[in-house]
Amino acid sequence: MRSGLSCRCSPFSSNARLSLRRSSTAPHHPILSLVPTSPSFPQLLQAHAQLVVRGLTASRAAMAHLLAHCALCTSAPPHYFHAIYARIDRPNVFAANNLLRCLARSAAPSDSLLFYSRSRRAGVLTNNYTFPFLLQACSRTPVVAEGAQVHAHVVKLGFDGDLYVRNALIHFYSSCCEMDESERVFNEFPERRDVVSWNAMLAGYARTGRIDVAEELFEGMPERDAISWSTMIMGYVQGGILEKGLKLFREMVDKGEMVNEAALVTVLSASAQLGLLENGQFIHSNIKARNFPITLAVGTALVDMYAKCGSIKLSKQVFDGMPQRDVFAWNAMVCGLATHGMGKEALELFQRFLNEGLRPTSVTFVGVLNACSRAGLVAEGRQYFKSMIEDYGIEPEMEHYGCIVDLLGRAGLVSEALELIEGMSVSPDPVLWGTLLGACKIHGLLDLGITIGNKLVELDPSHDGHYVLLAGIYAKARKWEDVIRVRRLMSNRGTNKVAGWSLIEAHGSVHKFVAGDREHKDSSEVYMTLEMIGRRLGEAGYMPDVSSVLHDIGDEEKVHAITEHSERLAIAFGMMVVDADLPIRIVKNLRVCGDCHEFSKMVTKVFGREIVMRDGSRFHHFKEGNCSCLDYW
DNA sequence: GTAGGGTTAG
Repeated sequence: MRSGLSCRCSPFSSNARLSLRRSSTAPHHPILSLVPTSPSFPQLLQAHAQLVVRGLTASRAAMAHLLAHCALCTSAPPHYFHAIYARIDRPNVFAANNLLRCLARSAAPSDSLLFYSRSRRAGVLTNNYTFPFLLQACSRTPVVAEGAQVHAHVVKLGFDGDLYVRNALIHFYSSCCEMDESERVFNEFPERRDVVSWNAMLAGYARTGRIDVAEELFEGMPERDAISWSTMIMGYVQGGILEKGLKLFREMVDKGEMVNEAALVTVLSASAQLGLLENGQFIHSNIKARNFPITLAVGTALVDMYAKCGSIKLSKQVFDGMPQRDVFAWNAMVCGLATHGMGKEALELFQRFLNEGLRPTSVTFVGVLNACSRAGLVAEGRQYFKSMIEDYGIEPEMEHYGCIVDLLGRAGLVSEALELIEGMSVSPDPVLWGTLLGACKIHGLLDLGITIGNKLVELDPSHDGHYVLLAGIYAKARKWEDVIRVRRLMSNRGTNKVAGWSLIEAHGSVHKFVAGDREHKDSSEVYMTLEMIGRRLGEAGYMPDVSSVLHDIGDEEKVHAITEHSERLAIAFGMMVVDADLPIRIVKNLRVCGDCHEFSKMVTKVFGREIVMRDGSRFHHFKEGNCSCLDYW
């Protein structure tokens, strides 16, 4: 891992414009011409009422156009468009296509297939417009066999020369990750393709993780539009190559390409994952400067970004200012509050959510249970877990068990947590055992901890973290020969060691440190600062705890290894460059070790600084010698 | 009337 990864964070350096992609063309009918392009359900009902008032409900054309408007409304319930279709006298292919389109976008897209075969039997004709809708439905429930059948119909009925149909086919196969088939359609008639065909291929390669192929395609495309760019950016971000995604976004802006909602949402998500507050803020300020609307997706991505970048205050501000909120937005806010240890606020928000009549999802409960755990609300946590299953019919997933095990473990109810794990219908994953092991360690249940630790190593012998956990509990039990044995086992098996890093932003650049890092351009100053900090902490009575260092080396060297953990280098660097009245914000990929946690607390006490540290699973707000996690993590 | 891209999770 290179350190001092310098990446200028100015995604909007040029005067490129932002645009929202317009929704599909609104169907035209004189009476319905005032219906907005993406109407809300009430607006749709208003339009319907107009038709009733003017006595037009018997007009096939008017009703079919109303149905066309339904397809552009995301909140119209399926029974409504079925009812409209049922009122149309001798429905023609236009009406049938529009119902197909409505169904394809509904929660049960496969209904459009049922409707298609039924209307064919009833003698309603198909035309070239029929298949893009039908294939869209197939793409949303990607079952290869059904789409392949539709493909056969396309060929049989002679629509395989239509560009829109071909593109829908490419998209369908790409959605099913059947890239060989996509390529076949794509290459069949090279003259019958356009930028949409290329974009569908690009998305397919990105989805199947073939980033290098996608990259090559992107480079070689005869023409690119905003969707090509946002698809490629998404490919990088979803493939975990976040920095490349951010870089391409900047290039997109610099080239003067219209920035679309998908690109914004994707780069906000990348900033969130990397914890790049300055980068995220810059994207936000530009969204504001260019009057880009805070849509549901953009608002949610902002709420999530601010929470993940350590600024729960700004996250709340965006959430409160959102013109409308859906369950995604609420989930992001509830989960954000919970990871910041603000359990009470998260539960209050959940209550508001319920009061608004919204239905929680399984993700909502991850946030709620997590909030209970962080606030030590054992009884409430049990109650919500029960309610999730019984009142909302949500099957508990591994994440929910994780929260409950954490909740019980934190409260010292380790045997109850163990019982819960053993009674699960799905087999517990290593993370769950790791959570329980953590509880054993905190509460001094060393024998049980050792048993679990051994189980973990057995479950996944290639994961170095498990050996570290097991060795850690042996160390706590002062069984030094076992510590050495486990450490040897780890190196003999050649486990995959995940390199730990800490990242800090300063004045538009990102600085990444690994343990013992000497690559940073200010390295010598960083070490001098670290030494100074060590001296001051020593005077204040801080003693490094070397029990978490597992290397088979002398004590003095152990102290050395621990004093060069990546978070300490980042803290030292933060002390050098971050204004004294601002918190030092650090993002780590792994969990913070016990001693670095203590070190961070001491720094805030001795130097009067504030440190916000995001580790592998939560936030630590260090202030005046204390941490928001109350020393349990 | 048509096709392509996106957000939440221990």
